[in-house]
Amino acid sequence: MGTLGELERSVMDAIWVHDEGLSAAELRDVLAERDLALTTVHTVLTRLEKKGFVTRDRSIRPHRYLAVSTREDHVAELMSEVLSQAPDRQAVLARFLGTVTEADTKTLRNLLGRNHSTSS
Amino acid sequence: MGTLGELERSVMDAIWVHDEGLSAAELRDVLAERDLALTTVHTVLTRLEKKGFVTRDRSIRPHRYLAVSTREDHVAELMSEVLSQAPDRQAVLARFLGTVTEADTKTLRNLLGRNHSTSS
DNA sequence: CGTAGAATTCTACGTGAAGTAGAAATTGGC
DNA sequence: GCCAATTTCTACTTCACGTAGAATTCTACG
Repeated sequence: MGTLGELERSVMDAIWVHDEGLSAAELRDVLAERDLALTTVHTVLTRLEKKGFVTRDRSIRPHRYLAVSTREDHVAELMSEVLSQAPDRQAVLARFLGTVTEADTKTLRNLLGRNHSTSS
Repeated sequence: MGTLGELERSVMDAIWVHDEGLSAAELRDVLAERDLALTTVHTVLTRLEKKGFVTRDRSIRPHRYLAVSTREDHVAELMSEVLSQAPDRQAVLARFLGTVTEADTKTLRNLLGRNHSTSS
């Protein structure tokens, strides 16, 4: 479903670091290296909106574009999706821990240590 | 880099459950629902080989195609790749644990509990 | 109000990946 | 050497995405 192209990802990255949201023109400036036409930015934003990655505030004139979810939530969701691609989740998780850094396992240990209850 | 299309994924799934490897013709039979031409299967296999997902044994006549890595390794690697897409890994891992099942967290706790040492 | 300039939407083209497969070439056993 | 099986080459189609011009819609200002 929600797969991002190269430019789309760049745009999302820019939006993700600007919690207040930005206009298409501001986006174009942030992505100045690409030297994009403003309409190009608009097209990409429209597609990202359709894909559910951004919303726009249409009440103000230069529409402001905002991320629907944080990058962290997005990436975490992607990880879950990927995990579900294999039937043997345990095996995948074992391999996953093997590919990850020490810092990551430490983080996980901390997070897992601190809550044994069923959330939500 | 290594992205798979719908048919490509189906082929990989078939190959992954047949550790001994299979021939193009066998693949076509396994994917009978799709009613593919044999050449189509060949094309896909060639592309998967180029992408590094399968190897073929060219020493025997109907070449046999084998997965380069297990599905679990593949998926685990994908998860790591995805995780790296966000700068704040800790935040992602926290969210990730939130989206995952109880069984998964239990699995992780087990895996993490049993080895605190730095593995190669 | 009418209108110019800004902003948004519409339409479209180029490219590359992936699904699909026929035609051509190769190969191995008889 | 020849034929049938197998593999490789080539190609068409579709679709997503990058890209952007043209057309339309706003809105502030005179």
